[in-house]
Amino acid sequence: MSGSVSRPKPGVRALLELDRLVHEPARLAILTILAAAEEVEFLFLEETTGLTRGNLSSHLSKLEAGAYLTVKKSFRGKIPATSCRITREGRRALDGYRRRLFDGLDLAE
Amino acid sequence: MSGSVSRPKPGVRALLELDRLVHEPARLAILTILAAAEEVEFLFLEETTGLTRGNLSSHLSKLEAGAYLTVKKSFRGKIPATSCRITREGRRALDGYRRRLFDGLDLAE
DNA sequence: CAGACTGGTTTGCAGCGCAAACTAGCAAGA
DNA sequence: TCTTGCTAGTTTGCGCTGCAAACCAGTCTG
Repeated sequence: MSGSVSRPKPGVRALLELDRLVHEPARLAILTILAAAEEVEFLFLEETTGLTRGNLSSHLSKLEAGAYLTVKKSFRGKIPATSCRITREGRRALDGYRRRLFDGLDLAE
Repeated sequence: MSGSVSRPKPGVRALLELDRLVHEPARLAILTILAAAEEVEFLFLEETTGLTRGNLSSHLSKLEAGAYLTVKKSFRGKIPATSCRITREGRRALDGYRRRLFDGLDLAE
């Protein structure tokens, strides 16, 4: 025997190679939003995702550390404003993530 | 103001409510396989997913603890054989997971 | 009986996500 | 000018989790 009895399930292993930096729900939400808009502010992300400021801040730091987005700090009048922009790598990572995911999931359809 | 400036992004928050028990890649792979076959053996899962026995064992325990699958221990001759079967709840969890995921992801399409 | 193999389970630890605590700057009141 | 409170974030602490490695029970071979 030795186990290729049933259909081969080609894509399911792709699931095990999903990029963990993207896979975390909060970051997936952030990247999804960033991919749809060219530049997004911290406060908008906070409101849209419903994340607390603390969590949002730390997830942004991780995505920045992974070079999936850039953070720009400025002022709107006297009030600080932080805004984010997805990088080419970030976009690539997100696209690759979705492809792997769909590949791994669709075979059960 | 108060922030409904841009489009509402309805589904992205669904990502934050993804079932963590399903969301883990290894378990997602396991459930995906189980959903496609009525009963699956430990060794088949090991080979198909490429997980180590240890990891596979602990993920199965978690899925069993969450009542997403049942484990049946038997013998094939004198050799122990463990097999798994997805439960109704497990199937429901997987389906719900996929719906939330697609809902959350598709808006960037 | 010794040693190796099969089929798993348990253990230990590093890393992560989350909530709560903290920080820095601005504004208004007394 | 103190101080009280708000805005806009960052840092800290801890509990949980996934992974690899160690372990274990039973079988087989020499």
